[in-house]
This record gives sequence, structure tokens and C-alpha cells, in this order.
Amino acid sequence: MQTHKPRITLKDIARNVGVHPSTVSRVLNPDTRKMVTKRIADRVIHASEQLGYRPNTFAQSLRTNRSYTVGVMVPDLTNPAFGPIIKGIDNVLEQSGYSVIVTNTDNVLEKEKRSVDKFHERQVDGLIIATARRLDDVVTTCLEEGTPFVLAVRSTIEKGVNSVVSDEIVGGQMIVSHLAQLGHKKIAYVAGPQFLSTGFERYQGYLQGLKNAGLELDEDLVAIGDAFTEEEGRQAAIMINANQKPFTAIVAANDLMALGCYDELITKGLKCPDDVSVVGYDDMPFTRHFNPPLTTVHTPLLDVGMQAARILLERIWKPEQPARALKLQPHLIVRGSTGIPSSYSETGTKVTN
Amino acid sequence: MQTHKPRITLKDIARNVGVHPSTVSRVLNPDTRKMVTKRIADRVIHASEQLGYRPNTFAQSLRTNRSYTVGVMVPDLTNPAFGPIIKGIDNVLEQSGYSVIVTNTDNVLEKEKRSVDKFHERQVDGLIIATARRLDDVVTTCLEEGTPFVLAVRSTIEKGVNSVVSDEIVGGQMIVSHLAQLGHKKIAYVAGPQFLSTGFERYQGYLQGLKNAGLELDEDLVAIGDAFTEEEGRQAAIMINANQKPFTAIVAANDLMALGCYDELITKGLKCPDDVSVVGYDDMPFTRHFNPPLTTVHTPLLDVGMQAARILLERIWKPEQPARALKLQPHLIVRGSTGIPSSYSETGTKVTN
DNA sequence: GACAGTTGTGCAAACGTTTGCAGCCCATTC
DNA sequence: GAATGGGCTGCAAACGTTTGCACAACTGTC
Repeated sequence: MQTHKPRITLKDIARNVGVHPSTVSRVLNPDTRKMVTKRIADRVIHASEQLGYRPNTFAQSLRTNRSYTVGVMVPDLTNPAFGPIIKGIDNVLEQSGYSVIVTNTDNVLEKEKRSVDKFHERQVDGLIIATARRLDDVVTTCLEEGTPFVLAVRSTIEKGVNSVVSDEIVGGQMIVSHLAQLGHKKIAYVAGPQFLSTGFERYQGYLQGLKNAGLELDEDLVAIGDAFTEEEGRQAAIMINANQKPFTAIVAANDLMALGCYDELITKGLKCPDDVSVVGYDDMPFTRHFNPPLTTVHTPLLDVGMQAARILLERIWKPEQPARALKLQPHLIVRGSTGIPSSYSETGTKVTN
Repeated sequence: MQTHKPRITLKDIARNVGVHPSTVSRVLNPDTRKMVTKRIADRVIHASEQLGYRPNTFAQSLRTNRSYTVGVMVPDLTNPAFGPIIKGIDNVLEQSGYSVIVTNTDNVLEKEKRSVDKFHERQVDGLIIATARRLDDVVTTCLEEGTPFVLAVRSTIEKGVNSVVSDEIVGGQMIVSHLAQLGHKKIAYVAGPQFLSTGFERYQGYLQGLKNAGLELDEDLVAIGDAFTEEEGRQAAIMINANQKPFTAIVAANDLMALGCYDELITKGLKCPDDVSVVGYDDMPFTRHFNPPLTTVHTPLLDVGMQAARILLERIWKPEQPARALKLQPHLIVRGSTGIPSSYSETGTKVTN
């Protein structure tokens, strides 16, 4: 920041008070303040306030090798799910004097590597990674280099890394259980990318849920999207429709994909939930305003961010602690997009409503 | 970032190649590379790659007083409108080697001041401010101090500041014109905070729009919210309803407030758009999925971010240029929430349905 | 009153760059 | 062959902190 007025330095304060710069430094640094006499300390503090002193963070960081900065990598800032997460992160980190550098990687590996390089250069004290694949080069690199970091939202298959995620498998099961309870037997699944833990585990939850309910998997009712987007959700729904197998419900791997399903249902002239129920995942902002309001699994996004930040701080302060893998409990939020199966039912028995 | 391996410095490369550190510096710096013989330069480059050299940004910044960092202040990260803006900013800045520090201020002045102080300390090269009030201390401070900055989304009353906003007044007019064309005569307005340019100018646009359409302002049909939130929108709608004056359409100052209006209409048993039309503003993501799909004014959020970043770069590079105030053209997006006025006729006689 | 021990302050080096200046070498010119 | 000049490179200072060490001034003890 180019300020017209010349920068006030420790030396200036020192001269003003008639004391050595190092003494000023000690006063202004909470950890060392006790080393210096109260009388002098007070004068230093007074002078520093009066002159409007601001420490030069570069000099500090150069000397101490700590930047009081953390990097945050997210895959897609336009996905409303990430707003709350970043907000949570920012909230707790700024209280500890850390600044947050955010980068958007658009889910492209190349960009992720560039970002993490950049972070490395800037010597961030730690990283919060919300872009991890189940097998992730970037993550293993960070692990090898001993960079403090924590995964948010998405985890990897390797153990011993800090992470805070929601229990996707349980979430997936809850959905199927809910649908089964309503009487659904033919439940389609629009899966997310299987190289992401969220995509993979939610699908596993679905499979487990079928088993729990005594239902059989029909592979023709499953389609896998390449990304967690509306468009991929729509494409997947189209593929499932193309198989011409009857189904009464469709579970999407996240809310965005569920919206894609909405679109496909509309173009097929099917009503939700009357003809087919739809379920999403994430409970991103405003899902209750969708048409119909989306039944979904709520993941505490703000909490995810806050906890990730807290764990990161722990690791920065005590790097040798064992890794913590925090799993937050999701819960199902039933809204208007799920109902009793009717016209499309397998047995053909129609339920009037 | 604590890396186990000792950091490679210019000195290491210099020793390796058998040359002075300053020469290495000159080679690695694009501006000065031409000063040194190609033969040596090549050897230096080779060695630096082989050793895996990464410049120490603190040392660089300390020496040059440039941080290659910019600060971004947004009022509310959970508002999906800001995702695209930040993404736009990040996109263009990262291409120029800048990193983006984001802070969320929750619309509280105190936090804004803290943030800008923090940015100051970190000596960001520039600021993008999306939190500005029409009269804004923070902005005037930045102006006085000569900090390069540009306002995004929201502008202030003072001239001579860089800004990129959408033309709110025109947007407001378009809405009223659209409604008038449909036959609406009693058009209520749920205003946003008048201390924000967006709140103020959109309201001005509404007033101007009424005039253009030959309609009269009825103050009982206007309520002002204290924040751009769903809840404030709902409260404002409640207040308007409480006035017992008939109306057939309600214009909200942004999409979130429009959602609040939806809620209030539902609790009153009114259908949208059959009983009353609703219009929002911003066209934040997923508005087309709302129930009903929201008619709104599209502001090119991604563009706002990108342009703000570009202008900021210009100012950082050439601080003496005159300020640019960029006004992007909004356009109306008609969806399902607006229609021909019906049951609630102008005279106030209620039609049963 | 000399001694050890404690407390408070100054000194100077170091962190890793960048950059004005000086000086060297070589080519060019007369 | 000497003088001029230009192109490269080295030197050293500087950016603003932090921190181990040395030292001075006390306090308390015998």
C-alpha cells in the first residue's frame, strides 16, 4: 500500500523515547513485554500509538519465518456451498490474527498445483484444502513437506491427515432409509465423481442404504456424473431415463445435481414429487425456496469451516500432534421434493392423493 | 510453510554457478535479465531449476515495498452473489501473479476498519471494496492515503474514485416499466438500506420508473429494510401489508429480500404471480429454480469482479491515471414471478379464488 | 564491602532480496 | 598504441524486524 507519509519504524519510536529499537520491539511483542520495565514500556506504547506505528509484516516474517497467513483452496466459488465454509474459516482465523488467501481452482489439477506452489512461495503457515481428490498428488506433497494442512469437505484415502468432513456414508443411508420408509422401491442414483470422497462415499451410503432396506441394486438406475454441477446432474438423469426402467425416486449426489434432475423431469413432463421424488445433498443456501423445496441432507458448512480453521491452528502451534479426522453428523431435512410413490410404482398399484 | 529441507536462496545458486548473488537476482528478474550474458544466464536458470529455487517473497517485498497481494472486502460471503465476484477477481489477479486476501465484514463498520487496518499492515498493493456505504469513512481514508482501490458493486457519493457497478437506476426503471406494461398500477417497493448505493439507487430507479409510467407514488406501499436479507425483506413486506393498501406487485431491492416477500405472501395465502407479482434484483445463482422462478435484473457479477480487478491493476501500475467509474448495463430477466395483475384489482375489491 | 545472582537494556548479526555505484574487461576509434 | 566508451559483473548497503549475547546496574547475602 503506497502511503504518502513515510513509514514509522521501530527506530523512529526508539529515537522518540530515547531507547534502543530492540527494546521497543520487546515492548510491542506480547511475549517479551515482561522483560522491560513498566515505566519504559508505557512510554514506548504511548509513543507508538501517537506516531501511528504499524509493524512491517515483511520484516517480521522474514525474520521469524511465520507469515500469519493461511491458504484456502476451493474448487468453485460460484457453488454457494463454499461461501459459508470460507466465512467460517475467516471468522476463526481473523480472530487469531491470521489472514486468509483464497484461490479458486475450478477443479483443474494444473491450477491446484499452481496454487499450492504460490502458497508455498508466500510461505503460508498452513493450508485448508477443499479440493482434494481421493488420491491427490497435492495432498501427498504437502504431507511429505510437512506443511500443516487440513482437508475440508473432501477427504483422501490416506490416513493420518487432518480433516473435517461430514459423515457422507451415514448421510447416504439416511436418504435411502427415508425413501424406503415412504414406500419407494425403485430408487435411482445420480452419482457424483467417484474420484472425490464426497461422490464416492455418498454412493457407498446409497448402496448400504439399499441393503439395509432389503432393496436390490439396479445398475440401470445409476449414472455417474463427471462433476458436481447442474448440467452433469441433468445429463445423468437423461441417461437413466434412457434405460427405460421404471423408478419412483431419484437421489442426487448433491443439490446442484438435484437441480439438474428437476430440469430433466420437467422436460419429460414428470412432476416432483408426485411422479418421482428427488433428494439432494448439502443443503446449500436457499434450497428451501426451490420448486419444489428440496429434501436434502444438511451438512453444517459453517461449522466445517470453523472446525477446519481451529484444527489448523492447533497444528500450526503444535505440529507434532497426531492428526485429527473430524466427522460431523449430517441430518436429513425433509421438504417438498419427496413423497409417497405413486403413478410410476413398480407394482403398478396407484396411490391416490 | 515449514519445509524440512533448508530453503534455497540466491546465495546457494550463486555459489553453485560460481557467480555473485546479485547476478543471480538479475537473471531471475525478467526486467533485468538482459543485463547479463546469455551464457551465464542460462547456467543460472538451469541451476535454479535444478535446486528448486523459490524466491522469498518477504525479502522481496521488504526490499521493494510491493507485496503482490490485494485485499478484498465483502459484506457477506453467504450471499451467493459474492461468489462469482470473488471468482472474477481471483481469475484476473492470479494471472498477474497477485494473491487475493478475502475478508468478510458482516456489514459491521468495526470489522471493516479492522480489515482495512490489517490490509494496511500487510501492505497490500491495492484493495477491492464491496462493502462501501454511500458515505464511507473507510473509503475516504483510503483516498487520503493514496491507496489504490476500486469499489465493486457499491459506490459512494464522492467522485473521483474507481468503481465498477451496474447501472442501478436503469435497472430499477426497467422493473417498473415491465410491470406497468403488464398492467400493474399499484406497485409496492421493499427497499434496501438507503445508506448503500445499491439500496438508494434502485429505489431512485423505482421512483423514476413510476414517473415514466405516469404512476403515482404511494408511500404506504414502500418499506425500507435495514439489510439485504431474506428476513428484512419479509419484515418489510409485513409492514406494507399492515398498511392495508391494495397492490398487485411488489418490487424488492434484491433477490434475497424478494425471497422474504415470497414467504410473507405464502403466510398471507397469496399466490405469486396470480395474486401479486414479485421482482428481485441481482440474478444471483439459481434464481430460476425458485418457486416461482424469480423475475429479476441480471447484474453481471463475474464481470464486475473481473473488471474491478483489471482497473485495480491499472491503478497499481499507473497510480496517476484519472479514476474510472465503470457502469455495466443490467438487463431484465423475466421469469415466472411476474404476470398480469388479477384478483387484487386496483380498487381493492378482492376476488375469491 | 566484596561477592554472587538477578534484572533490564544495548549491541550487532541475521533473515533474503534488490539496486546504485564502482570497476573491470574488451572492442572500437583515432 | 593509447584513449574512449560501453557492456557485464561484483560490492555493499539497505529494507525493518527479532534475538542471542554481553554488559551494566541493581538486590540481597555473608
